Amino acid sequence: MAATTRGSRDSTVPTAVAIRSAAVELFHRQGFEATSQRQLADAVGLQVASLYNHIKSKEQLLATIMTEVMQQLISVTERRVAAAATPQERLLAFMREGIRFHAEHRLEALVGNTELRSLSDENRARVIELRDRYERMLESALQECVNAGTISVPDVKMAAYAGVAICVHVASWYREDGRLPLDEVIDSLLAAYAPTANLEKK
Amino acid sequence: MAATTRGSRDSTVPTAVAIRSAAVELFHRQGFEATSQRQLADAVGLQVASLYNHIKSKEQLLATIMTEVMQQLISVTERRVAAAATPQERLLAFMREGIRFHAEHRLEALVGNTELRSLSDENRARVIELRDRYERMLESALQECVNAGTISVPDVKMAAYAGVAICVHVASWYREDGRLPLDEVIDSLLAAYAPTANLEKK
Amino acid sequence: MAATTRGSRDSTVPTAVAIRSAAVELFHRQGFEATSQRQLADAVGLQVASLYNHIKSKEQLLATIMTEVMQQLISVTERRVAAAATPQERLLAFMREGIRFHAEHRLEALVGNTELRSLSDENRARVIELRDRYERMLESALQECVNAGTISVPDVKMAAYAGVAICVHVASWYREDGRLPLDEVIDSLLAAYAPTANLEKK
Amino acid sequence: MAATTRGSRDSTVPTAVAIRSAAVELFHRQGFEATSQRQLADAVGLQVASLYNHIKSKEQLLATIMTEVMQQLISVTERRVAAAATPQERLLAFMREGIRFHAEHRLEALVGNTELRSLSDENRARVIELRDRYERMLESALQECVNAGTISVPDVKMAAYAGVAICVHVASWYREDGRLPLDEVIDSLLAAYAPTANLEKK
DNA sequence: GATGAATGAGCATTCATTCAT
DNA sequence: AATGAATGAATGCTCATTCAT
Repeated sequence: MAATTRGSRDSTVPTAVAIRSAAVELFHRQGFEATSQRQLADAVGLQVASLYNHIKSKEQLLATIMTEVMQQLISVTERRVAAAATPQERLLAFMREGIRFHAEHRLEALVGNTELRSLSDENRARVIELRDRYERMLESALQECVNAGTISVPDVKMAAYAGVAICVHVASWYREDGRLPLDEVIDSLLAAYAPTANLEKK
Repeated sequence: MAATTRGSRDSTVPTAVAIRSAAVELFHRQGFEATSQRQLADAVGLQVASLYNHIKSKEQLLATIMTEVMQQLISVTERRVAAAATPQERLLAFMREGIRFHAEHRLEALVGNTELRSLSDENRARVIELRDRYERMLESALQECVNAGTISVPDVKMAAYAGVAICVHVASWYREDGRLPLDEVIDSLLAAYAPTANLEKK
Repeated sequence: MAATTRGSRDSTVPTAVAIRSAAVELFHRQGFEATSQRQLADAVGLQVASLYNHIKSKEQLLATIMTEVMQQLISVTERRVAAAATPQERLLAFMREGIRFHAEHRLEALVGNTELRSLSDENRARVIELRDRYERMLESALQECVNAGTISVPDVKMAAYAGVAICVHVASWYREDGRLPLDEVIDSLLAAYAPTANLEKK
Repeated sequence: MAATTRGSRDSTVPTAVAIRSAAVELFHRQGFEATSQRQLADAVGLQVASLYNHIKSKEQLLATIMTEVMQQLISVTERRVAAAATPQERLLAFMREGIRFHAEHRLEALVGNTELRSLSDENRARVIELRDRYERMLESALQECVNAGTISVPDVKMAAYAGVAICVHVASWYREDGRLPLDEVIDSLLAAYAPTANLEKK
């Protein structure tokens, strides 16, 4: 059984999940440090003390959110990349999914990028390890393309940084109801990233 | 001369400047909300109360830092761009200076990108206006190139976002003693940004 | 049989008894106020809420412990004293049993002496009444001896206080595996208490 | 200069001293754990936050109180004992001063005896060391008398415990306006402590 | 310009207890 | 008898800021 007996809560969604998504929303809008447990409790229709039936601490809640979003990003990207047949397609798959994910999970992604320093050393290390793993996926894809001779870059790592930058940055400005539909956003950004732009020309 | 004698402070640097640079360092490492006036006072060798002889409030201190870094970025970029003769050179000048600035002013730049939400509405509006102005400089340069027919992009705004993303992202990983010297970082990143990459090929 | 099946508990000892003795141990080590129901529940292998199937409240638990230890002390002392034939023997019996009891029930005795102020007025009154009754037993024994001319003291009440002090103090330092066996502890302390010391000389 | 500018405080007594004595009173009446900083602040006419301009923490406040009372007890006792000419007189001096001190500093003494477990390991060790030093003073005095042949006891350490017990216990019942004046209390208790009782007979 | 003391508001977290299951 | 979830009250302590000296 999940949760939600007494109190005035929504009751269609398990309490722990409600807390997590309210936290994402608040941490994004105000920052982790600037968000109080009181605000979180209010947002979810609980007393502050009741929060602690579902989370270990405020910091652990943040760590969970950040870890989960990175794991989701990695796993969905891995799946897309694995489904691609050629190096070029793998590179495209990474970038496409990177842009899409950061557009569709704006809030979690921004929290994940902004609040690293609010984590304990241990939790921060865990998240950084995931970030590195993500970036290395793009590095590999680029390297494969270079090896196959389909692209040429002066420095694979720098090219990877630029690619990740473009994906991650999307979370900071994308709006579902913005000027361009997501597919055009993706195409425009791929066109601005030299490794994919030059690919598509062929 | 401005201030500085009593206390155990450095005394070659005016107190207000010492406070500003300690604040940049602390805000970067811990975030604005997580940094206390006590820590700031300690860092600068003063009692907390004495800070208020030099700053109006903690938030105003942040606002000053953020405004100044954006103004500096804009003014140095404007100068470079103005000094360039052709659209292509203006585009290159913007990107080169953008990468260089974010490498050389890592901490201020990161604070500037991260702490927007800690500002009052008024101060936030001021900084956002500067950010937009910065981004529009790149947009103009790109548009000029497009008009001149030296590059072609599906969407100028998206291309500008990608360019800004690449510049800004540098602040999050660049180290003075890193693997590549700054000039090579610049070249590698320019090569990864389609508008400049394709330019240089010609 | 009383309780005990589920959970990871000992299961040879009824739950209520396990709670009581864990409480004595914790209240002694940390004090009543400093001991949380969570610690108590952990010590006994239950969830906090389950404690309330066995106790009415934390304070009532303390009151029970304190009352019971005083009643035990009084009843065993009364029995010993009643079994003695002469005033001198009654005085000796009180002191001997007082020392022995405080050595053998160190923890309960210390809790009983320390936590009076954590009780409600009502419960506190009950325990104080028992304490007075205990002390009056020694007073009576001393008075009898004085009347019989076997000892002489300037003030019976003061002499009783001194006697009780010696007994009670034992709980704060006695260790089963200490330098002296309990019998020698008793003899040495009797020798230090003038009313009994002078008795034995005769 | 001492303290006391703003706020509604007494102003004849330095704030730090006022806090210390209010704390003694509260810790005695309710126990350390049961006393909140709010209560302490109220008792002294300050806001809670202002307390922290004068103390480092609640626990450090307790440690200071406990250490100071033990140091005072030791130093006054040492002075009296040192002023005495013979072993017997030194023994009497110790007991007399012990009883007097525990009568005249009831509250501090009780706090000192009751709240040891609320101290950190470090602070507790410091206080225990002082307690041991105090007890060894009585042990020495007794041993001297034994050596001089003026008293005989089966065990010096036990005799010392009994003596300390009588002194310390005074703090738990003495009232300035009680039945006996302090001098008679002292004489009666000396008469109940065999080593001193037998001395005086000679 | 520097500081000790004060303040009101707020912090994350824990408390003992209740109650439906 | 046992428990997960909830709650209102309280905890010690820190916060940014002010102000008289």
